[in-house]
Amino acid sequence: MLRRSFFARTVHEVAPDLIGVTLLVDGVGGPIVEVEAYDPEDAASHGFRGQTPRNAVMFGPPGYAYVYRSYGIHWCLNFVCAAPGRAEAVLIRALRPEHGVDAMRERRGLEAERALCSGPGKLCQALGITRAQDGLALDEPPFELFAPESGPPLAVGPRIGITRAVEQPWRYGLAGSPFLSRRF
DNA sequence: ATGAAGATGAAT
DNA sequence: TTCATCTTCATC
Repeated sequence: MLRRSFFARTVHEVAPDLIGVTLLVDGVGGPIVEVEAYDPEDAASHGFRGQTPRNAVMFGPPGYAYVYRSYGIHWCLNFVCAAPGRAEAVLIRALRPEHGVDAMRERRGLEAERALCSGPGKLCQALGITRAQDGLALDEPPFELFAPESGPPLAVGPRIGITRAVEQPWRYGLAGSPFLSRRF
C-alpha cells in the first residue's frame, strides 16, 4: 500500500509514478492509466491565483484528496503533492475497471467497460466520488492505493482541455491502454 | 448583485 | 461541433 509520504515530492515525480497504481474507493476501482500534473507556476492550475475556499486542500499537506466540481456537472479527483503551502496536485483522469465493475455500471448507467472510467468526470461517477471525499486522507478508508509490481510503459503528452498558454508534456498514461480518455 | 469562464461528457 | 449545467471567483 502507498504511504502518505509517497506524495511528499514534486508533482512531476509523483504523476508518472501513479500510472499502474491501483485506486480503490470502498473497494471499487482499478489501476490508474491516465493522470495530469499541476503546479503553482502553472497558469492553468487552480492554485495559480492563490488559495480560495474551493482549492484550499491543494495548499494543505500531501497525501490528501482534492475534489472539485467541473463545468457545474462533474466531479474531478486530485491527489495533493509536495509540502504544505505549495499547491501541487495530480488529476486522476482514467483507470482500468477491475474491481466492483457492476457497481460502476450501475452508477454510470452504462455497460461498456471502455466508457466507465475513461475521463476524470466519468471516473468520479463510477467510483462514487463527490465533495464528500474532498480533504480525505488517501491512506485511510474509503481510499486504498496499491503500488504496481513493476513500472508500466509510459506515454507522455500535453494536457487536455487547457486553453491557457501553457503547453507542457504533463499528461501521463499507460501506453496503448484502451481505457484512456484520449489517445496519446 | 452580477457575469464570465471552466482540468467535461454525451449526443449529433 | 454543440450544448447542457452551475459553481467559483472576481468585479462592480
